[in-house]
Amino acid sequence: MLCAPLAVAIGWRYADERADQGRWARVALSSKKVRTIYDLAELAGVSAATVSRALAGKSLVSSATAERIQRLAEEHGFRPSSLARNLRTRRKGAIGVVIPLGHETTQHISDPFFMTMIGFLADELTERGFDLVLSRVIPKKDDWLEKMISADRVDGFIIIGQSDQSAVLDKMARDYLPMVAWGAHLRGQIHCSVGTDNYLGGLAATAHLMDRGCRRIAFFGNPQAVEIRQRLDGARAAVSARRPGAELIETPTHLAGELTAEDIAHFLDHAGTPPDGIFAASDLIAITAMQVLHSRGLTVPGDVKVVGYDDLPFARTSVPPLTTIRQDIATGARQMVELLLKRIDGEATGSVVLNPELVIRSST
Amino acid sequence: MLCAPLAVAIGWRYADERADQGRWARVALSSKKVRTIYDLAELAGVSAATVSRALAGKSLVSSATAERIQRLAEEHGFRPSSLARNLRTRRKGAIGVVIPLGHETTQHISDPFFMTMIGFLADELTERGFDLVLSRVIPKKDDWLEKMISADRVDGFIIIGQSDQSAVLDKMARDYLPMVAWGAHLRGQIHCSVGTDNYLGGLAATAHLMDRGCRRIAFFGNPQAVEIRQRLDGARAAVSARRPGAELIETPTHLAGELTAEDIAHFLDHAGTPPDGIFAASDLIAITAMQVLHSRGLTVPGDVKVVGYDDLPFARTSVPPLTTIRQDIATGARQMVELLLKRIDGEATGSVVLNPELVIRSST
DNA sequence: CGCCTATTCGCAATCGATTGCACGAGGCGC
DNA sequence: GCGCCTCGTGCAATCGATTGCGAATAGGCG
Repeated sequence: MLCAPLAVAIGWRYADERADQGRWARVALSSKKVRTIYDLAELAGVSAATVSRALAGKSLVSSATAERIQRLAEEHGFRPSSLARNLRTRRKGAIGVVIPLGHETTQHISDPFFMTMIGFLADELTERGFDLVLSRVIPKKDDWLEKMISADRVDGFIIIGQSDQSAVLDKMARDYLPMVAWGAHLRGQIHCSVGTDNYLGGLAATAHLMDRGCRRIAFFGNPQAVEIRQRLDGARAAVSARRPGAELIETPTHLAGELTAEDIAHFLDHAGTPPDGIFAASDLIAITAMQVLHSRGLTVPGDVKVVGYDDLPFARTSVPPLTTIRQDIATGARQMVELLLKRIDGEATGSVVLNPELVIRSST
Repeated sequence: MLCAPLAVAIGWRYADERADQGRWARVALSSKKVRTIYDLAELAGVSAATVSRALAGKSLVSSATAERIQRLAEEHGFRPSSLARNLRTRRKGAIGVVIPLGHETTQHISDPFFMTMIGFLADELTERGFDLVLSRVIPKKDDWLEKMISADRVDGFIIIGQSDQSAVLDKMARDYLPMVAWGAHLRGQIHCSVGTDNYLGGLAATAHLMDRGCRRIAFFGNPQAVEIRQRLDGARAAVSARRPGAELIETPTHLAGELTAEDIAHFLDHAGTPPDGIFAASDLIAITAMQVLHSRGLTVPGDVKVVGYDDLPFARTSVPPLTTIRQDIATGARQMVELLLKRIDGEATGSVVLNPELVIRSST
């Protein structure tokens, strides 16, 4: 009973269950673990409010005490609890990154594109003090986004790969601002997107093949995804506009799904005259196609020229090195983060369309 | 002035800034947005404490009121703030997943293994109510783990790929329990790891090549990483024990780094008699090797037989389909999460070593 | 030397949920 | 019919940081 008021004199935080530690706390104060701004305030001989302001770099505290407090915090390895801060400020300090992360069932699993993108996003977000909370989604029902938003655990969302979910995004974007998606830009879309111009990319790839003398050009990719569709459109435009004599062979849609080696082999074996040029909608498909061509005794670029899409790291090291359309993923990631932060602050931003770039290597 | 006491009678939460809304609050109560358990408590005519208990499924509330409250919460789409809960319970509700996520500079970028693993981890963690907070790390200095731990933003860590950081892990594991790493198990290690038996895997792969008649077996991989080293040890054991006549050709270490197509080509061109069997330390290396072999006019499995490691999805669809050592990533992910949860609860667990499995396809 | 205006700092409320403790109301036996 | 024991609820403190507002101290000026 004697301890309590004594403890209170030292600091009210010892008034309850720690009352019996009051004396000890006083003696061994400097060696006690600094867990809260109150502990640090006691050490510095100021109030918790001052510590909070000093650590937040507010101008209301004199620079002298601010520095002293910051040095103390540094010494004791103290970092204010982000939980408490977030509770008070009503922010989460985290961004949700949503990816159609499948396993066996989908193609994406083996697509290194996502990994690359995530790497850059992690950098950008960490640098700005946000955590990257990753979610995988199998968009079976249309309410996945709604649920994630209402869970309210992050300050905003970055969606990688809209594929066929553009409508869902649009619906939510109507009254949920902090959301940016990677991928195609569609006329009239409401949500904010960042991506390269797939039409231009398709155009450039196909035009390049024709410049190399190709006349029968096959397109490998599943145009059900918007991005791929736009690349196909670009390819069509290139063929019909630039070289009236050339021809574009599109994959039968029933084969356009996963596009495994077997699919490609089947397509080649039943396509009649083989194509002399292949425009693959991704580097992965291009590599697979080259393997199949090899196994059919066709040489690249001798018999068939191949162009990929994405310019992932392994495109440079394949045999032969792959000509491809480069998407600047680093820039894309930075753009997305910047736009998202603006939107978190309530600013309604437009979308960004980046220019793709043709990278010529030995496969064409 | 008249409103205030009235509001208080309705609920103390209107006593301050919302005092002027008191009357409205009373009338339009049911249409007001339910943001907190206090709001819901008001609706249900009980106290916030009861709401909290009901939503947490505690047995202290009668099942009747519990049900009623849960139904109300459902109707209004109310979910208690995880921030406030975590602050109070001193938990974070999130697990940090750490990956050596490089971009251009490292090989890992293009390794789909990580993506697969993350997919499964995301599932397991989400199912158990944890967020997956992803961090990439370039282990230049040895304090990366220490910093992440002291940041104290997650309940525990899953480290994917110890590579050469085993010592760092061990150091921290001494007084930080909630941490599980994927990868090799070393004798005497302190930290908890989950992984397949790389020695057995190397043994099986090499034995299989010898069963297929190979005599000159090349090992492709960088043994500086512990896992790879163990696979190499297994390969050595297989060669010396089973077929005294066989021979193991190890890559010169100066070539063992990135192992790009060029490296492999250079190796093959300067190795004198070419090998008749290749054991690649990853599927990615195996695929690259097969491409190089093709370009050298060597057939698989005719001239050279190739075994990979991991059994990633694309191993099945390569040309030819790749014989490989399967690591059950799904099981590994589940094991890691389960062990981690135990460790979060303070239980010191042992490590887990899973058995690899030889998957025979057409490349051998 | 006294008064006035800036600065600096502390008090206390607040964010939203959890939980030990105490209180009140039925159910039971005797 | 009375006392005791459960069971169900409510009160209020608490997690740790932020911030409006008021107090105190400092310095500037006449």
